Amino acid sequence: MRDVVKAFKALSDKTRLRILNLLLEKECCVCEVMQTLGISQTSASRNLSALYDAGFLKLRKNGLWSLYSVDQEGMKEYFPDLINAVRKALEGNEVVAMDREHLKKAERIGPGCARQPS
Amino acid sequence: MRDVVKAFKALSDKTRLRILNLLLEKECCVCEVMQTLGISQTSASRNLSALYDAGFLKLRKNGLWSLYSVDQEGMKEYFPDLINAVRKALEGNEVVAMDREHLKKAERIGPGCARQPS
DNA sequence: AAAATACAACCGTATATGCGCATATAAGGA
DNA sequence: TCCTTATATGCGCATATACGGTTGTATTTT
Repeated sequence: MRDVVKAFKALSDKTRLRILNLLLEKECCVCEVMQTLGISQTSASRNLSALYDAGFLKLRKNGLWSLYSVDQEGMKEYFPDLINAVRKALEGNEVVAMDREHLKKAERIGPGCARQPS
Repeated sequence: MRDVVKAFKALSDKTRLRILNLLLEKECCVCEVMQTLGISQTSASRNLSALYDAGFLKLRKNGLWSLYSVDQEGMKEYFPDLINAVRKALEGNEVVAMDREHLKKAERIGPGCARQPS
């Protein structure tokens, strides 16, 4: 029951829904998420962790990068319904549509993406 | 987007999941919910309101009673997926199984159910 | 009209959550 | 080893949420 509550809590936040929307497109590192959504590194990391802890994501380390993606295989039985609900719920939403566009443009992101041009 | 977050928030609480579990069985008044779950009237009323505001429930007034039930018709497109997720997630859970039993036994609940035998 | 009843709204308090800042960790390269 | 980079985490603050107790409101009963 605690797990169920945790799963719903993970999805009851605008930022995390936007992150999930990105990860449904493709695997992302933390700096891609932070840049695409225009949020702080702290926020990106923590909200990714929340989704991870709830069981929605899997983590793959590659050198310095932490690559998060939707864990389609390891999910609990009821998770696909939740994911479907999220997909339908976000369908037609302007913000997440923009996010997906930004993610495309930012495809070439690599090291240093967190730096502001000074 | 606010609505979506609100919907998930409504489901990210143990008491509200238990209430939804009851209402998936049958229409209930507030006093049935409070007695079956062993919670205060305040809590029953508030949590029912939360589920109602999120769009999961419909309300029918009958005399003194406020009868809440799952709003199968008026739901948004993604709600059935959420409901399915809740059903699957709660499947086999001991607490909600007990709740359903308590609800059966309490079927004859009528006026005065809120009073403690003094 | 008065009392009882079912429910909702308000209030104060305890806890939970989100965020930024600063710092820690971990991996790679000079 | 020291430095840089990508990510994670501890801390403090502001806000959100849950809860119980009380009060308010509407409806039924007497």
